[in-house]
Amino acid sequence: MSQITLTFPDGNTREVPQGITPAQVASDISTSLGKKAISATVNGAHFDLQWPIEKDASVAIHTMQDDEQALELIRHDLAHIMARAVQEIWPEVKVTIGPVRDYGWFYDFDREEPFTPEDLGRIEARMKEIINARDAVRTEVWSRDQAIAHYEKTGEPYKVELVNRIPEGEPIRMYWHGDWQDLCRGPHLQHTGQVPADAFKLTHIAGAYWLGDSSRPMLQRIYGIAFKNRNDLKAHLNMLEEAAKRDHRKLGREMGLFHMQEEAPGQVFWHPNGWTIYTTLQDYVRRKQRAGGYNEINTPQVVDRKLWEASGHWEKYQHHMFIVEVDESRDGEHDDAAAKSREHTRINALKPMNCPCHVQVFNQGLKSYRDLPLRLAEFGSCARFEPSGALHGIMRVRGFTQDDAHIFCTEEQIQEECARFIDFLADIYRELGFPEFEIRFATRPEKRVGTEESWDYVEGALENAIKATGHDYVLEPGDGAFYGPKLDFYLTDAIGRVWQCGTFQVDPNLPERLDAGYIAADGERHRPFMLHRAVLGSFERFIGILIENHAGKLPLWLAPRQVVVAAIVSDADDYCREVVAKLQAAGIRAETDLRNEKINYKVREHSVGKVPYILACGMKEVEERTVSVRKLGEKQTSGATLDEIVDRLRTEATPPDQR
RNA sequence: GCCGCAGUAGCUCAGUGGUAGAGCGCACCCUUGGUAAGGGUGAGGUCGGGAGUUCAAUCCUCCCCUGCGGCACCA
Repeated sequence: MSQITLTFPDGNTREVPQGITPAQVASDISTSLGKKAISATVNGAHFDLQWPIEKDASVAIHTMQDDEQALELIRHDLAHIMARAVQEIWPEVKVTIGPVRDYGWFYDFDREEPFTPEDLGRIEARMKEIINARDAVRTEVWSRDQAIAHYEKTGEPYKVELVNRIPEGEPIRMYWHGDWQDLCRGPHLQHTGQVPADAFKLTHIAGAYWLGDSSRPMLQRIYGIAFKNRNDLKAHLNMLEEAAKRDHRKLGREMGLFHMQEEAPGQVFWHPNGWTIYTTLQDYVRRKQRAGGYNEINTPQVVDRKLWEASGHWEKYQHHMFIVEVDESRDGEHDDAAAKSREHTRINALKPMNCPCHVQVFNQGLKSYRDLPLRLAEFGSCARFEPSGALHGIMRVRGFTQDDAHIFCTEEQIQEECARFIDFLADIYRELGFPEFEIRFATRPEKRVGTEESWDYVEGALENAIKATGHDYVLEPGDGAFYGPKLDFYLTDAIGRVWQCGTFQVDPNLPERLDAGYIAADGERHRPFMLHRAVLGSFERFIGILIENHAGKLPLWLAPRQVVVAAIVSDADDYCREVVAKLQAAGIRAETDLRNEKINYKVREHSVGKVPYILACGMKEVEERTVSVRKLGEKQTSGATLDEIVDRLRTEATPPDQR
């Protein structure tokens, strides 16, 4: 047998027989490492201790101290242990796939009966038994025929399909946990007892399509989370609780921001407090857009299908549109439905996007190259018939308003406009409290229109623009629209979640379809490019993100109720009114709380309601003409004179662009 | 849209084959209290909608609507 050379992280090398396993390597280094080893990294790949090493390689042995590998193995082993537990309890269940994901794993099963939450406890208990049995994990590489024959015999049709899908040349690995067997690419731990028995939890059950394909059967997916020890699990469960407290649906109710009801699914009824946030944010964006060279417009919401046919939406997007039929023969009268005649019925659609309407504005009057770039912005109210299962609070809705704009420009202007936009967006994200964002650059897809030269040019322009602004980007090859490449902007919130908000898309297609043109310097009519772009995306969704990002404690300038002036004794009522009048005169959203309640009660209620400042006034304040200031989230109060507090709040309540 | 779960007072939830309860909130009264819930009294519900089974349905069955968790979707 020939020798191979292994190189270790410290630079040492070792000559070993070809086909040696990482387990043997670890034991050769030291008995203790042999015992502690859980897996290895061999030439960059995560390796099972049982797999043979066939050629010269760099090798690092992992122990439970290596979080990344340890967690992957623990979670992956638990996926299999769970599948085994399920099949031991319900032998008729068919197994499919069970990958590691997020903070745990999931495994998809095919079973007639639905799993119930009570079943989860039963499965967990069986899993603990399997862990305590410390069953050895064993692996073999099988031939495709052997594997298929095996799974046909054991009645596992999904596994047969999986085996068939493994590319030629890749090993087909079989794993055993005790007597239970599964197809798996590995790696795994060496026995089930290496998995901590008290640091995992099955969290929920949900439906999931086989292979993610909505035309394939719906399977039952069981999710679990797992960590290295009980404390990490507890910490994660606490974090989930914290995240639940930030839920914008809950805070929206508690803060009196908005409600939704079943007569208008996916649409928001904004209450005074919520609408204050909305308009404050909109005013801010409007100022930014004006400063950024945009012209604000407004276009119709109910538009004849002819325009949607011309734009291509009727063909490609109709299922997502609200269609409105109007019998024009009615002429305002109450007519019998039977009187409706087809020739008098006009079919309209609520606009799902603003772009076709913006082209109509562009098309009015003859445009010169001197007019370009022309930046048309609209707070465009759109309606999309989103699938019922997609709706989620105010984050995913059927009626929403975009901070939309379309830039009409020449091909040569794309790069400059793109760079301008990235700076524009970065500025707004920073001012709104999201300094970190990521750019994803989606390039030409397989199915596309336009010449290769044109794609080359436009993609180059976007790439140069990103570089000019000094940002990094992630390339997403093939993810662009059929008509052009795009940039998507993902911001990171306070608890590390990422949200796609901004977008920038190059579109030569719609101007073509809707026959937009301008007269160039050569006196000829040319086609402009159209750049679709948004910063916030939709106000509804962005406000949802803001609420969750701040856990409801919005910065003062966005807070709907900025100050409550609370009387401690009713003899201070008049003074409280005077304080509120002064604050309001300074442009601050202030109100009194003169109710017959103790100050404790008022402080609690307004704290729960996320009011940024409570100014308490008793007879001491009346006599000294001061206020007692309590800032949200702080136990400590401080005194201030009337002038001081007005000044301080006015400064803090100034929107970031006006400071 | 698909799978599963849920819908009872404004909110959070308990409950029963014989038309319903709690806490908070709300109204009124007492209380004027110094920084996260003072006390009392009271009002408030066709138990999501429709059909069926039954002497009788909020409860059982079916259909629908909406919500929640995922999946799919997000030209």
